[in-house]
Amino acid sequence: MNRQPSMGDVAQAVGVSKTTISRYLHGEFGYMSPDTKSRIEAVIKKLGYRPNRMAQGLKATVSHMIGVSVADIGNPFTSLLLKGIQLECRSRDIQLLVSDANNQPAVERANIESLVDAQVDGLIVNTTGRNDEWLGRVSQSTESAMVMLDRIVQPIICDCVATDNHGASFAMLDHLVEQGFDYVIFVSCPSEGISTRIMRREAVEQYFLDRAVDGEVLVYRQGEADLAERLGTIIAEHNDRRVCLFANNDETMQDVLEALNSEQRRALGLCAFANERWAKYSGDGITCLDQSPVEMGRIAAKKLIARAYDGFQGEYTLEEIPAQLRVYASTTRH
Amino acid sequence: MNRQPSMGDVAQAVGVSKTTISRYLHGEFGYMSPDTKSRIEAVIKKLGYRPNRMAQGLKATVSHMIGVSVADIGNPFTSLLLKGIQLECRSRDIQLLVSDANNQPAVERANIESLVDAQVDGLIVNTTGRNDEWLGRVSQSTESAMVMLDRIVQPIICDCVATDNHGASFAMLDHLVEQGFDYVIFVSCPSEGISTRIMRREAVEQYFLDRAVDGEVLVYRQGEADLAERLGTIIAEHNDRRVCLFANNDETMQDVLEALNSEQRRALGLCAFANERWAKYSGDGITCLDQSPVEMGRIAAKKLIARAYDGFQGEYTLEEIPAQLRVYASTTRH
DNA sequence: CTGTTAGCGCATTCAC
DNA sequence: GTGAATGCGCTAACAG
Repeated sequence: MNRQPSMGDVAQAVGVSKTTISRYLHGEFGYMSPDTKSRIEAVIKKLGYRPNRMAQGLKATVSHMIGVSVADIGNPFTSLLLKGIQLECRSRDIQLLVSDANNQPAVERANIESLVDAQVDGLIVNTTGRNDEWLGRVSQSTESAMVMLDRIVQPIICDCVATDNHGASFAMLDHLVEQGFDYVIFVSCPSEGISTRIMRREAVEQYFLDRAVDGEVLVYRQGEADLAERLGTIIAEHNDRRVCLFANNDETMQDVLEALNSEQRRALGLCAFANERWAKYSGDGITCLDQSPVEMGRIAAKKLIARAYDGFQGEYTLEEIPAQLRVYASTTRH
Repeated sequence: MNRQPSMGDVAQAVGVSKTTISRYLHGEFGYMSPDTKSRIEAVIKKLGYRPNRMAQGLKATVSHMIGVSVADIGNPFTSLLLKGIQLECRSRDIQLLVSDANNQPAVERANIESLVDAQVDGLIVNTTGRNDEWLGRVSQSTESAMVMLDRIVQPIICDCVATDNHGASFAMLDHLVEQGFDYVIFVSCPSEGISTRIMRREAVEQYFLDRAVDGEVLVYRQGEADLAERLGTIIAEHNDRRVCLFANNDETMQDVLEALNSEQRRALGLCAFANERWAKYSGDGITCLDQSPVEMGRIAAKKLIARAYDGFQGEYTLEEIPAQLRVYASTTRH
């Protein structure tokens, strides 16, 4: 059993005590003989010694790890959130312990407990939904700070970072009105406690009430094949109007495209909360609300780091990041 | 400072020794009095005690964490690799320490060192490229096992999982020939030591030599705006032929679409290594080679777990996963 | 059925 | 300038 060299091994090889090695590692060579210093240096290189972070953490009660729990790591949007988190954490030499809940609340709970067990210094949570009270308890009981990302719970129980879903939805609807659409069908999967879906839907419904745009909300389940039929019915009912479909996200937009025949695709307006990089080339270009997941991830990480490592103690805040309206042919060619 | 309860706290509260608690936690109540057992159970619940994994790891020299280093976590393909890894690891209660190299070899090296310092039990590496010898040294020196994922180094220095790039490229070219294309332009960014790019390019060039299909390889740099011009020139030179563009990946396909005007898009054949979910809806549907990133991630994780936790010692293998040819209008409507 | 002891690798007093 | 001693939270002999 040829284990990694430990601090004791180095100490023995140099002929000093572990304390001296420890001091060397922490740059405290103010009072160290240059000779010892260089000898230590040589031995460390020779043995390829590297301090054991678990042992360090056990003493220091900081692990230099933060836990990230995401609802679905396979989602491209989520991966960009991670990108942002990672960018911020690398500069602080913080490791990421990442868990995927696979969209299951029970898995999310198990994952977060497991992250806490691993002694993470803080938690970034992109929740599956349907765990609000449980998350509330966690954020209270745990020493470590917590930040909710993209999907939040209200009232606020910790720092939150999300898209300005209300503002973005209104911006899109304003655009559709301007383009002369007079019937908007907002298409979404069931909310299932997911804040983004809830807030977008609420915004759209409020817009329908407040202003002179008619429309409705169409809720469907993924995998059930009735979307085409239901869309067809609604479209037929409004064939005297200029109809636009507004999808809650990229995935739903794809489901909508799948459900429409090519004639319908061309005849109707189409738009969505979606990644521009994708929407731009889809069909002849689909108008979209492009969010800033990388930036959101960065901000979330910054907030967490401030509390977990820099002793920040201020009030919890909700930061709403604007989305960018990107207009393409799908809402302008009619 | 109101820290989490430790095993000692529990032991004290129950009035037994830490050993007994430890035994309880490991399910060794074969010889434990039912009374003690139930008292321990109660106290643990009351105190909300959870074992500290760092301390466990320090003793056991297993951390129940594996390190994952990816070239670019923001890439949707990469996120699906992670999905697969995660699926496999959750069932074994293994945590993932994820690092993003942001496509920089130097960052990759730093990340992997950091992962090793954190005492991961194994390493899954999706390399940035240009780190081959360094990775070779790591996989030798480190106790922990290593698996290369999607991007590999040859000759094999550890278990590897990758797409069957050669077979997939040939399948696509066969399809193009069948469709009557007689000039194929393979478009790719510079290889930069990345095995997927190298192997796909080699396969295409070999196909050009072996069979009766003419074509060329076009290497461009992202961000440089000359792609449109260079493509234009080549296309003009071959306007008497049926030309198809074959992009190395999704990103390159997008760059190609950006570089072409709508007339060119319609006139030329288009295809790529790309996610079907995306390609299908792009333009009128782009023919693609759909890989199986989730499955690849699973296999990589399985291989790693076998070595890191189950004592498997067999020879290193390279597992090549087939890609699926998905045909859409972009190669059939001409 | 249960406790004592020792030690994992490191950081931190306090001595010298 | 340096070292010995102690303990972080837990596991694993070895005793009873």
